[in-house]
Amino acid sequence: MRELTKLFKALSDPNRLRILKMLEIKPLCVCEITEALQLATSTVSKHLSILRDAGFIIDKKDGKWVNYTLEPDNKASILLPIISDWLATDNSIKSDTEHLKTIDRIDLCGK
Amino acid sequence: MRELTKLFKALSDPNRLRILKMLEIKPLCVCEITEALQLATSTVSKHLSILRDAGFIIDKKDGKWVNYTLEPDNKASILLPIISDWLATDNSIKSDTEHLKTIDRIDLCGK
DNA sequence: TTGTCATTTCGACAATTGGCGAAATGTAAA
DNA sequence: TTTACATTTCGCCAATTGTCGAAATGACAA
Repeated sequence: MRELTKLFKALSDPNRLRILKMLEIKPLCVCEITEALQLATSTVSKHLSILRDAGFIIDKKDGKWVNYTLEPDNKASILLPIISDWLATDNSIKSDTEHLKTIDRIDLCGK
Repeated sequence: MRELTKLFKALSDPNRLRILKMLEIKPLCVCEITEALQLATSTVSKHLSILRDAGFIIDKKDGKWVNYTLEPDNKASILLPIISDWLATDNSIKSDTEHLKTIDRIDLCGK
């Protein structure tokens, strides 16, 4: 029960849904997500840890960076296609998708 | 987006999940749910209004009573079978199911 | 080793949430 | 109408949440 409510709590914040939708496009590091959402880095980091604890995403260190990707094998992930459909027409999601195209990781995080 | 987060917020409380699972068995009035959950009536009423606003349940007046039932036609209701499966083995849900059998509406709410 | 930079953790704060009891509302019976 | 009872709304409180900036951590580069 606790596990299940944790899962839904993770999905009940708009910024976390935005993160999941962006990760559907491609893996992202924290600084890319921070730029896209226009929030403090620490806030984004916390959102990511909530999504990770709920089993939606996994992190993988790559030198200085931490890349986040969708976790395909988690039980919770059954919900993602449904959510994805529901959000497909959402304006802030569309805007994020466009914004992501203009974010250059090398530009943003240095090299 | 707001709509979707409201939906997940509604699902992110254990007592509200318990209510949904009980309504899967049969329609219930507020006093039956109150007895099953052992919460204040006002608290139960609030939970019910959250579930109603999110589109999971509908209320129908019947004299002094208000019966709540699952809303079968709502978009959100796609999630219910999935949640139902996940909770099938949960102990507090099993206990609610047993408890419900012993709750006599006439006894409880008068006639 | 020392410095730099991405990320996480910590501490604080305002806003939201789940809980209660009391008061208000609505309906049926007396 | 008056009374009784199921339910909702209101006001309050403690706990949780989303946010930030500052400090701590970890890893590469010089």
